[in-house]
Amino acid sequence: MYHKMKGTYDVLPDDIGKWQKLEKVIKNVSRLFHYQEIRTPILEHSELFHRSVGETTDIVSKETYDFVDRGKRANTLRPEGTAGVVRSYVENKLYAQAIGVDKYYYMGPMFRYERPQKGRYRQFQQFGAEAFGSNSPMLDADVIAYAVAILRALKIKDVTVHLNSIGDDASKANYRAALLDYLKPHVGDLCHDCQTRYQTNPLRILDCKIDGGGPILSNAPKPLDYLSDAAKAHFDELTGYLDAMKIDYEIDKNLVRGLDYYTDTVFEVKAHLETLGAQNTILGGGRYNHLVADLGGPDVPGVGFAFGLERLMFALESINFQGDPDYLHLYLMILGDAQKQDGMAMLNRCRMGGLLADVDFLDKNMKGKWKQVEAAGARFVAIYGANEKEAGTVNIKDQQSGEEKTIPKHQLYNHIVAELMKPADSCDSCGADSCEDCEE
RNA sequence: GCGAUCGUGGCGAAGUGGUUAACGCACCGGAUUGUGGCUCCGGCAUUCGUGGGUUCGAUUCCCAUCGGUCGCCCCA
Repeated sequence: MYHKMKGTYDVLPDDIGKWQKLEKVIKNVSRLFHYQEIRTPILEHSELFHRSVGETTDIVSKETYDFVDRGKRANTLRPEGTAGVVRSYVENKLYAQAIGVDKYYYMGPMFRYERPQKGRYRQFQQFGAEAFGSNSPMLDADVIAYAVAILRALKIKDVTVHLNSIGDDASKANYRAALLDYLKPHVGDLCHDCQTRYQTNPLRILDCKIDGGGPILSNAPKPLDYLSDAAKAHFDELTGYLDAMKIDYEIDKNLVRGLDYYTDTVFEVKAHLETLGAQNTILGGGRYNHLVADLGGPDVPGVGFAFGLERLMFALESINFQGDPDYLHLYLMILGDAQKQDGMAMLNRCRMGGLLADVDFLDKNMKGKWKQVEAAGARFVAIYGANEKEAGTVNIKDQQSGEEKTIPKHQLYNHIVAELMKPADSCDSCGADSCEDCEE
């Protein structure tokens, strides 16, 4: 027996409806915000992630799926989406035809070699958006509003936007110097990881879970206090837009992000839901004004965010998110071998006309056949046996009303379409006469 | 990379160092061979993740291994 690889999972038919619905909602909101889908390869040269995400980040230093191919090239299964999108943007010179801002979204599998736990897998689905071509805080606000709109469309209500700015180049340099200066006498008191971070990535010491609440960090200088005039103006303008759009946010002076490419705005959205457990950050993002240039493109600024769909799905579970139900318009019950050819012909005609239809393939007894009908969840059952063939008719049973009638065989399709078109006091979503679950 | 915990049929779940491994759901057959959903009867694990050890005897004890789950780190 073969088993799925650690940290991977199968989406089975029982669950696929939820995934399809989730993807549909996300795509619909994306259209509202005028972001267009872009699909880039799952495989990229390893070098791309080292350059963009950062050599010293955990993602690149110990979590990538790397392999050498038959041509001796070093390849990596993408651990995140931004790098590939920026690579594509640069490689295809999309900036050259840009008249306004270019806004893209992507959705697909990402890979990180980690120990799986709640809401975290080795192969996971990520959705993300990237907007290129403007340093205006309006665009930061657009991206944040977009992220929040998706959550709202999914009816996830209890969320908080955490917001911070780590500043532009000048601010970052000033701040880094101030932070190093401040921490210098305290390095020995920091946790093991932070002592390493002091050398490699001092900003990340700010959101250390061990030292985070301690006195050393509470008194440490904060990026927000070292912003240049330009960076400060950028941040203030952004919060002004968020206020105007009535998007709730909280300024979190210790918020920094794990990827190296961010500049200025950084943000995360946290959900307060039991089901998420320790994984309560559902999305994160920020501005990256030098990434395009770093990857060989022109000096074009960008801003974006991403979220993991599995984690989002966990959040949705607690609010009873449902996919569109699976159903059939017609289930054809054929009785007797001699009727099978006619039956297949009828079935095909109904399908070509647009009906969702299926047939009984198993030669079971009547009990077994009706069990299949039940399992298929069809609105109408058409019974076609020797008696019907003789008379040129077919028996139609409406599973909703229990009504059964005999109609000429050739009217099967028209009859069902006519019945389906009849207005009914029923729930659009699930077909029931009255349905509290589906009411908005 | 580290820690905790679990692993019995399609699913849920009891159980014990001793020889038929409860029960529920689902499924299959029959009562009821052209109308199901109820009821009744019957069936459904040569076997307790895998490998090894202790023992007269292991699903039960020990070791290893693989896998699941949750947490740390990090992240989505």
